[in-house]
Amino acid sequence: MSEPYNHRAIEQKWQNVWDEEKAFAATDDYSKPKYYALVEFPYPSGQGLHVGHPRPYTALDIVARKRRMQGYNVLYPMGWDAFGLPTENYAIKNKIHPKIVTENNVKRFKGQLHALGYSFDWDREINTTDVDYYKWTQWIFLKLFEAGLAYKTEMPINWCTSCKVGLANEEVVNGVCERCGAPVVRKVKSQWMLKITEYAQKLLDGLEDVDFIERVKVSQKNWIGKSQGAEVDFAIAGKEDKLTVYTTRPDTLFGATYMVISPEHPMIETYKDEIKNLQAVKDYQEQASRKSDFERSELAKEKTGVALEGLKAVNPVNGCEIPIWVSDYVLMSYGTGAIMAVPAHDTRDWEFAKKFGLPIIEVVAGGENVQEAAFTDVATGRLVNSDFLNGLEVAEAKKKIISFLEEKKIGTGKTNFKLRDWVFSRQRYWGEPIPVVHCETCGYVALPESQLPLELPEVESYMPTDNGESPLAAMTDWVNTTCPCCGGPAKRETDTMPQWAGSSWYFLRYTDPHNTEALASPEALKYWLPVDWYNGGMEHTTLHLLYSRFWHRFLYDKKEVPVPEPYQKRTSHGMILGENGEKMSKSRGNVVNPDDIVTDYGADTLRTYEMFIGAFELSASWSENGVKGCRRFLERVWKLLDIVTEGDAYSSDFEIKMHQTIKKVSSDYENLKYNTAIAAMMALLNDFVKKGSITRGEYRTFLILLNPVAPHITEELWSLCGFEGRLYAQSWPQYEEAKTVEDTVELAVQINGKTRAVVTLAKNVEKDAAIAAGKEAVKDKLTGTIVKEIYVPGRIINIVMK
RNA sequence: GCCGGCGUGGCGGAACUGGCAGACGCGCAGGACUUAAAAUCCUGUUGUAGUGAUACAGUACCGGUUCGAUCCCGGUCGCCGGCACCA
Repeated sequence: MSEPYNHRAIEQKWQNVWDEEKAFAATDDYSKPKYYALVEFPYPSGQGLHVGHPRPYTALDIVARKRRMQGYNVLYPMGWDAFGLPTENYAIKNKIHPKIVTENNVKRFKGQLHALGYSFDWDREINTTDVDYYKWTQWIFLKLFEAGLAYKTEMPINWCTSCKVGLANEEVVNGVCERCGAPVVRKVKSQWMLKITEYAQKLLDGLEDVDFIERVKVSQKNWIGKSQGAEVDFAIAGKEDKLTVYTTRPDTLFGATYMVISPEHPMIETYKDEIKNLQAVKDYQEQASRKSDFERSELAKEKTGVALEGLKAVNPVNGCEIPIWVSDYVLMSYGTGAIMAVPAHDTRDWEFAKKFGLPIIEVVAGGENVQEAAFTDVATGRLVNSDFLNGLEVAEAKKKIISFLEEKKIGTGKTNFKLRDWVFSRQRYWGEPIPVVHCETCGYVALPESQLPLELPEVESYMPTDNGESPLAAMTDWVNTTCPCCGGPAKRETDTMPQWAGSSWYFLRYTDPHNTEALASPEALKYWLPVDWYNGGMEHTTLHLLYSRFWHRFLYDKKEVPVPEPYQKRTSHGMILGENGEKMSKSRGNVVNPDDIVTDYGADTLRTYEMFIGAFELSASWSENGVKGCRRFLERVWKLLDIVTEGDAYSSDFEIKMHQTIKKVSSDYENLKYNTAIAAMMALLNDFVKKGSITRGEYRTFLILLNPVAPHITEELWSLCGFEGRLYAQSWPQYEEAKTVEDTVELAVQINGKTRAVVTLAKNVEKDAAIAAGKEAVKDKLTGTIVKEIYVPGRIINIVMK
C-alpha cells in the first residue's frame, strides 16, 4: 500500500522544485513557436486573494501548461495593478504610506498565488507603481500629448459638499457621499482628456479581425455606438441664431413638435435676458446639478422639465414655431446637447409630451392611436403627415430628407458615436504624475523625455486639498518649476493618472520587463505580440479592454508596436457566488477564503474544483461539498498507484477509451470546457477502478492529461511511479482519430420521433441494412402505414407511420 | 428604460451541427467493512403507474416550424449582470 495523499508536503515540495528549475520561464529563443497567455493582473487589495481570482488564473494555467508540453515557448506572466483608490484611502485612514500598503498587499497576494502552483514566469513580474514601470506610462502619455490626443477641458466631477473632495462614481451612493453621507453635487473642474473618440472607427473596425467571444464584441460595438443620422438646424424665432440637433431619424422631422435642451446648454446663458422665467430655469439647472450622472439616468421615473418662456424654435421643414424645453434627460455629452422631440414615436418624448400637454403628431403609419401610446416600431413603414415625404418608406424618406436639408443648407448627414472622450485626470495622490507643466507664456508644455520618470514625490498628507486639488498641489517646492520651453517659471500638473493608465499597456512590458531604453525592445514585441489568449472579467469589457486597445492602436500608428490589435482572442469567466447564490461579501457573511481551502484540501483540489464548478463563462455558486467531491477524485487518482501493472502500451479493452479521452480532454481545454474535461477523466478513472488494474502506459497518459489541472499530485505520482524526468516537461499525448471510434454503433430506433428500441450495428452499416435491422427491432409496434424512413448514420433510425 | 446573459432532477451541471434528455459530481437511500462512528467500497436515484418488461409525462410558460426541438422562430414570465435616459 502506498502512503496516504499528503497534499501539504507534496505541494510545497514541487513548488520548490519548479522554482529552482525555473520550470516555467519564457525563453528569449525567438526561433521557437511562441504562445502568449494572459490573465488580467489583479489589484492587490487589502483583503487578499478572493476565490474568484483562481478561476481565470487556473483556466489559462491549464492552457499554458498544455502549450509548453506541445513544444511552445510560453509566456504566462503576472503582475500588480497597484495604483488606486482603496490603497490610498487605507493609507489616509491608517497613516501608512501607500507604497508600504502596496508592498504588504503584493507580498500577501504573491504568496497566495504561489501556493496555488501557477506556472507564472515570476522573473517577469511587474508593478504599475514601480518608477521603472510608470516611466513608460508617462512616456506613452507624452506621445499622446504630442499627437494632440490629450487636451484640457472643463468637466463636472462629483463633489462632496462636506469632505470637500472629488469622489469617484463608486463613492457616491444615492446622491450622497459614501463616507460622510453629505450631499454630492457636480462641480466643474478643468480635466485632462484623451481623444479616444478619434479612434472610434478604428476600434470598431479592429473588432473584425480578432477572435473575441461574441458578447464582448457586441458590448464594445454598443459602447462605441456608431449611428447614421443628420444634424439639423432649427432657427430661433426672431433671431439670427440657430439650435442644432443631432437625430438618427431626420425622416420624422415633420413630427417634431417641441425641442429639449440639456440644463447645461450654453444658449440659456446667451439668452438669459430674454427668458421670461429665468428664475425657474435657474432653479431647474440647480436641481439637475445636484444629481449624479447615475441618478440622472435612473429611470422609469417621472420626467421633469421647464419651458424656456420667451423663446421659440422654428421647425425648418414646415415653418411651425415650437416650444423649447429644458430637461435633464437630455445630456450635454452626447450629440449637440439638444434634441428635436418626436413624441409620437419615442417613448421618452411621448411621456414628456403627455406630462406637459405638448402636441403629438403621427408621421410613420402603422401603429395604434399615437395619442394613447408611442408607436416606436418604426424601423420600416410609410410616412404620413409629412408633406413631400408622404407615402415613402422610412429608408427612402431618410435619404430624401437628408438631401433636402443639405440642398437648403439647414442640415447635413452625419455619423455619430456614443463613445465619449476619456477623462484622464484624478485629484488624487496614488497615481502616476502627469508629466506636464503649465507656463504663463507657453501654456501646457510636456516634459522632455529626458526628464522622465517624473517621480511621485513624498507628501505629508494624502488627503486631497479642500478646494478639490490633488494633495500634490500643497507641495509648492515640487509644483514650482521652470518651463522646459522658455525657461521661465512654471507650475507642474498636480493631478495624477487614473488606474486605467498602467493597465492599458502592461502586456507590452511583460515581453521585455527590464528594458531601460524602451517600453520593450522591438524584437521582443515582434516575437510575442499579439497576446494569443487574454481572459478577463466582463466588467472590464468596455473600459479597460477598450482603453488598452486604444493605446495599442495609437502606438501602432506611431510605429512603436508591430501589430494593430493587442489581443488575438478574448474570453471571459463567470463570477463565483457564495453558497447561497449571492455575491460574496463580508456583509452577507458568505465569503470563502482560498487560504483555508488550500490548507485543508490542497491547491490541486481548489484548482480542480474551480474548473469543475460549472460552465466557465457562467457564474456559479460555491459548494463545500463540491470541493470535497474533487478532493475524493484526487484521492482515487492517488490510489490508482496501487493497481498499476507492467506494460507501456494501452490494454486492448482500454485502447479506444484512452484515445477518446485524450481527444476529449485536449479539445475541452481549448474551448473553455474544463468541467467536461474533468468529468471525462473521472469517468475514465471509474472504469480503471472497476477493472481493478491500469497499465503503466495508461497511467502515464492519465497523469499527463490531468497535470495542467492538478500539477502537484500528478508530478508526485509521476515520480513515485518511476517515470523518467519531470512531468511538466513531457510531450502532450497524441491520439489517433481511427482509434477513437468503436467498431459498432448504437442506433436509437424511433417511431414518429419517439425512441422505441436501440440496435447495435457495425459502424459502417449500409442504410438499407440499418433500416431493416431497426424495423426488425420494433416490428411489434409497426402497426400502421409507413410514410417515411429516416436514417442518420451513427445516430438514429426514425420510422414515420400513419 | 436600454443592452447582454441565463432558466434542464433534491442541488451544481452535461447533451457534437436539430437526432437515445439528465454524462460527471454533490446529496440522499440501501448494503459491505467496523464493537460503533468516520473514512472507504458496492448498488440505486427525473416524476407518475406497474412485481416486471414497459407505458405516459417531462428541459420556466404559451404557440409555431420539423419525421424529430433543451437547441431554430414568435410571444409571455422570472432571475442575474452592465449602463452613459444616447435622441
